Amino acid sequence: MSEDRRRAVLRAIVEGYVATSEPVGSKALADASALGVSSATIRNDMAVLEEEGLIAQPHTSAGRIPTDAGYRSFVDNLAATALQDPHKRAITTFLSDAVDLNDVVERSVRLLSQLTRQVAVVQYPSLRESAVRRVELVRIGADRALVVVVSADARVEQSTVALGDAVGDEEFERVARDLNEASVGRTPAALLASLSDWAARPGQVAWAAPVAEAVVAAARGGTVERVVFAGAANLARAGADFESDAIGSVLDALEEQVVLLRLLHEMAGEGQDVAVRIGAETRTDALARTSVIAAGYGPGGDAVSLLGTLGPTRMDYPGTMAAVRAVARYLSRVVENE
Amino acid sequence: MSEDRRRAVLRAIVEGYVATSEPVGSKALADASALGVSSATIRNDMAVLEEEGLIAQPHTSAGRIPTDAGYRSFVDNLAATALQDPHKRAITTFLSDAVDLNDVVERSVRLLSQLTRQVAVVQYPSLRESAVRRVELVRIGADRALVVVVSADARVEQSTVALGDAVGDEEFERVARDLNEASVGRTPAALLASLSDWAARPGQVAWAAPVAEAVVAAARGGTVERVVFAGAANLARAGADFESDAIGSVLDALEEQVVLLRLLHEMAGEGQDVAVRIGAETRTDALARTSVIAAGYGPGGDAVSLLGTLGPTRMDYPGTMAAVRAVARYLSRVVENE
DNA sequence: ATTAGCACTCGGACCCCACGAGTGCCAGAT
DNA sequence: ATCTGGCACTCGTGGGGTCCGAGTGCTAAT
Repeated sequence: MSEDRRRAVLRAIVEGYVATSEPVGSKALADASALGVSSATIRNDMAVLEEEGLIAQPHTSAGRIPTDAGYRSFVDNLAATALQDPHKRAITTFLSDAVDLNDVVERSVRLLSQLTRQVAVVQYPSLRESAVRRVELVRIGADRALVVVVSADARVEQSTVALGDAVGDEEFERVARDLNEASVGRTPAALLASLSDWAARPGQVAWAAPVAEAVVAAARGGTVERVVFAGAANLARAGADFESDAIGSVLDALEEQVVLLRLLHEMAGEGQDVAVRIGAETRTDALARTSVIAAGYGPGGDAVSLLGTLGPTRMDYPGTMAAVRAVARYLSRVVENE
Repeated sequence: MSEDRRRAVLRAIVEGYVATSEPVGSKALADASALGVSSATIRNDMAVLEEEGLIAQPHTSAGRIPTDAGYRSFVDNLAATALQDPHKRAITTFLSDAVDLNDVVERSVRLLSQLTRQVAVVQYPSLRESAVRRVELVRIGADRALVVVVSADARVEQSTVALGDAVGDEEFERVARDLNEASVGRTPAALLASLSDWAARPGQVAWAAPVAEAVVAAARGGTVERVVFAGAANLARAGADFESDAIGSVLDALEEQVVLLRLLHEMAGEGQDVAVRIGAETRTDALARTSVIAAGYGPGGDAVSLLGTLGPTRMDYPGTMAAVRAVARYLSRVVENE
């Protein structure tokens, strides 16, 4: 069946191009790979693949390179690759002596960028599903207070809130104790109900409402969904895959965060274990020449938070996917135990 | 006095090169600038400047470009430039509606990178000088606790600590209350003394010592001195000033943080209002082609924390210095009022 | 269905040369 | 003592032309 061989040719082209970053020609393929057919046959297959839009030639007298669709097909027909052993060991040794959640995230993102030699992104584990362990109200001025929410998974979220008017010390202390009682042990969803009740109690102080709001917001995961990066330098090293102002656009998009977060969320909704967006599939101009590989992680395997990598479309998909998958699994375990 | 004119020539060379990124020749200088002398005279001056090591030619038949020493001389002979008016307004409007310290820092770093079109760095205001407002001890497991320190300037620092052994609930609560009392209102310096006393009290629980340590560390500014970046893309856009793997090294150095922090601290010690390190003066290989401009900021003008920018040596020094100075002043004011 | 052979294409490397910006220096002017 | 005009020289850049070879598509033979 020649269909099979054509897939094999595509695979060989992708692998060759990824390895050398040069277009691969029919002769080179016939010599190097174990396809066992002549270059002429490969040329015919290539013609078909080009017809199907999976490969293209940069110019008439050059070899072929995969198109976005070609990478897509390659990725879809991929048997899950196991992570290399040394990498496996790296994950455990590197992450096992992390001391707190910050540290875990920090180490993870660095590790992931080193394993994949690409830009790595890790979103902080979301509080969404974890109960509130404690709420602290600390005054930082006559009419302002700091709300600190500590969650069961040892995260701390803070925000400041205006009380609207000067508030006496005893009153402040009393309400703070009260608030804590009304909040502890509840998930964000339950909080919403219980705190709006609390703020509406007869005799409740006027500034209870904004405070309650701030607590709920903080419990939901803070005002911002934080993400952390590492390995931006790998972009610059990607060499000929970008001209330098394209690197600039990508770095801008990374700093934006919001674009990337939206993308990651979309990808998480797709339900696979590891999601891949290739080139234009990112639906983002600045990322048109990059691919994003993402996976969710969270306690019990619920994909409540996200991590992933970003790099030029010409990347080692199997290896990167394996690394992302492995780090996501490991992080899930860690978050569970914390 | 020809010495004066020579300075003017150097200044014109620096300004011309910064503006065009091309070596400037004697004829262009004679035509464009208001020096009022012929190109031959300028050539003579150039010869002297080259002798002094302030300028160089990339190749025999090209104009001159400033050396690191040339930039240094230029900067040292600089009258302080006022910030452009639109920029001034940008600072106030952009920063005035920040809601909390995080937000202030976040906005500042972005603003600074936009004003200067370079990479901006802002170190989080250090707790060093501000008293502790509250210490919370929250258990997050049978034998682990989370230490949260809230400072008078509304910062929250956290770290986890191992208790060494399972601890009963009442005991835990009692010690937590105790700890809070022993800490509140003290500066980190005073804390060190008072908490080691506290931990050494007769009858004190065994796990008091590690907890006390964690509190002191957190009060000192957390386990890490955090810095935050913006504008990495500006590096990539700097065009011909870097080849792309040099960008990579710089990005690496930025992620390292520790290198940059050391450098900033050194610079802060120099006592000027705005400190400048040019090229090799950074004493850091990765930054050999970049300059760093830094200023301290803090309540009451005490330079307890740092901010600055980093960019190619070929940069607009007066403008960048003005922007750094202005943002540092503004931040000082904000921190003071918080 | 595969292969060998062949004519054809075309980008990249190489060479060569002319151009011109820029220099250093010297002799004369101020 | 300082500046200027002039001049010969350097050398990097850019344009134009040529050649080479990798790679292709097609066709005829297996």
